[in-house]
Amino acid sequence: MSKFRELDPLLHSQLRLAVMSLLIGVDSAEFVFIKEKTGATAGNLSVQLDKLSTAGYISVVKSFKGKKPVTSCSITKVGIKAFEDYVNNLKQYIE
Amino acid sequence: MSKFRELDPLLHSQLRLAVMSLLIGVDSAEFVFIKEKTGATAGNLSVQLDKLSTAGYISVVKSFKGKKPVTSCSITKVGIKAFEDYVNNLKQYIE
DNA sequence: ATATTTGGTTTATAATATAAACTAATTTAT
DNA sequence: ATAAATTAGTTTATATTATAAACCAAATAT
Repeated sequence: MSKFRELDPLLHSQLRLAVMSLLIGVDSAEFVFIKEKTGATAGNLSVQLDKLSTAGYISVVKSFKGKKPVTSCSITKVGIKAFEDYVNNLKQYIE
Repeated sequence: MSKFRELDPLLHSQLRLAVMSLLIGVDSAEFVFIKEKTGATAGNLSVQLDKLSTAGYISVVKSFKGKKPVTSCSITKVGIKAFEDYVNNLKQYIE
């Protein structure tokens, strides 16, 4: 077994990984949906979405559904690449 | 996709995961070997080995090879189980 | 004899994760 | 109509974690 490859620290976090895992399977997902699926608190999720967004791994769009604000998230090309790389690197550790 | 399973925080750490990954494939490994394979600093490795040891995931035995001190580490049954559970849970995120 | 290397441990600091506290708007109840 | 509660989040303070720098003791090299 060769040297261990780096695991992108942005993805090597349970919550952020769960978010990316959710987003990679869908077109987009709303804040509330992600919150329920991951079991995260709103505050924590807000912070982690910001980090993913700042890194360019996801895009976050705020709009309204009727009168209610909705935050929609979707994974970007960069995010997909990062996720795939992370998974590949991770496999070195678990196979 | 159902609710995300917990990832054992003790294993969800790049360095500790690398250590466990190394140890699961061998009978035992020495501190210096692990240090080289993982690229960790001695201090960091020492701390992380302690944590794994305290959790009962590995056993650490200090002895001498000639006049030089040697720290030998091996994975325990509990450690193997924890590693396998971790990998299983992780797969939910990356497949 | 003293300087350096080896094999670590301890401790201080930097980074990270997380929840609590807060905001702003909306809906519901009185 | 107005107060109370809910919704949809953000900001900030704190707890936890990771990491490296500083340290120590013994052995080896100069």
